Amino acid sequence: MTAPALSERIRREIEAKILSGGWPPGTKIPGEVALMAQYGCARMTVNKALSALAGAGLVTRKRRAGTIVAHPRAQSMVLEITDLAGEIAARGQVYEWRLLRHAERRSDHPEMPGTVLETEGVHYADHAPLAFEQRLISTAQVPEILAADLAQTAPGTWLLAHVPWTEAENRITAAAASPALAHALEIAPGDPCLIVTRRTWRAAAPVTLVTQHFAATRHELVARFGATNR
Amino acid sequence: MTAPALSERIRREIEAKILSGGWPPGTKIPGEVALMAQYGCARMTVNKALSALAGAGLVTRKRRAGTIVAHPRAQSMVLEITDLAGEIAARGQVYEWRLLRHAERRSDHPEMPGTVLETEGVHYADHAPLAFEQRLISTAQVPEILAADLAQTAPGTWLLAHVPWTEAENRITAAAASPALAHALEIAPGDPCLIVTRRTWRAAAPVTLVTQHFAATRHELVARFGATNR
DNA sequence: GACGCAGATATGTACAGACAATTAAACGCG
DNA sequence: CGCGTTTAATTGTCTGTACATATCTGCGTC
Repeated sequence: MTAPALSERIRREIEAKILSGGWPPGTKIPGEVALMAQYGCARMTVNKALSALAGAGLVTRKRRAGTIVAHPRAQSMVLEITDLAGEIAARGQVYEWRLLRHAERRSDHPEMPGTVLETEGVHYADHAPLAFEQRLISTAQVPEILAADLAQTAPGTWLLAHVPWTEAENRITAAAASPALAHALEIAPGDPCLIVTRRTWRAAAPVTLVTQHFAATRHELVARFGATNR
Repeated sequence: MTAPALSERIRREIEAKILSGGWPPGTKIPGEVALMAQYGCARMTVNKALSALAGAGLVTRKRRAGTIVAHPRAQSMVLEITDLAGEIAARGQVYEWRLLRHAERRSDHPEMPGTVLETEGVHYADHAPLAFEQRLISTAQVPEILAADLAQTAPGTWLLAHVPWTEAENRITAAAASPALAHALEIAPGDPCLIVTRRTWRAAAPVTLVTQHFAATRHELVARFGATNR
């Protein structure tokens, strides 16, 4: 148990005041010099604490105007979409991936120009089908994917391990299972499915576009948001 | 156009190197003293830039070992769940809220002990039903809610404006519409619905528990993730 | 009263130095 | 060669100081 840094302590104490409602939105909180005197430290130390709070969106800072507690606008929550293989393993279930189809072809999709590798497969948790996945991968951006054994490793897992960093956009919706999808997921046609579509870029160039269909009875997405998200 | 701060410029340049793949995961990036010499500035300035990157999760820093580019593990995306009223208004649609039922009672829900205000209603976008909402609000945490006119203002909107800050957990799943739900949303029974359940706390005390049912054909959730999330 | 300018005030950013904490790597010893 | 110890590299944090920058406040002028 090492003592937490002073700036961290200050940050926490102010955060607690805000979260508990002691300083409601709109409150002007003490200036840096005042806090500096209160804690008996240098201004940089206080500044670090306040900057962190501003970064987390709990306060707004303006020169001369001071630091005021921000009004919450939206519940912005952090949704961690881990790779399915990792997520299932983390829950202590047996993960399997079955590749149904893969082919390199020219893309007709406006969001994924050029040649792409197209894959289709099913993710299994404890031997029960969890998600049916359709994916396009830009071979221009990730030529190495052609050498990967995608029957062994799911393309999402491979990409996570080999493509350095990404930007992504996710769309979540629901639909009734088509006969083909119902067959793949071993559910009845018309059963509700959760559909997650994710487009991923790397430095503004599209890398992959994936649509995952989950049997709603077997899966749900969970996200947690804490104001202390740093 | 004021010149960006030097520490910000350094942060950006390193970030660009990482995002472009120039410094793949696992790369050890130059130490603080080296960067300090390169940019001709103080160590504090470099430290600020690197700390920001560490906070964003792009790099991992360890004493003696140095700063290394992190391996992406999960796609952690920021999902902004704005209040429905705001979201619909932002899309340029007409928003309406119709309160169907509200009653104060003792809660039997294990997650929301004590007396609660229970509300049910429907959110409309351009006069078409968008979401059916069931909600429990702790009257111990938010006694003022009893005086609010919830036929006029949706409870979510009221809470966003009056409760300072929150932690929340969201669950997203899908289900087929029950006859009652189908009637409220003006869809056919059995049609797929997107279900969002959100529990909200304020300083560890539960504030509200809400379940929103969306007609999947009329709504989808969109979330965007940039590696530069600060 | 309306307008504009000057000054006060608060934050933004940076510098230079210092010491602490951690831990990888080199070293020494059996 | 294996293992414990020392060394040194690297980041973590803080202290003061300094100047820049934005903007609120109040005063003076017309």
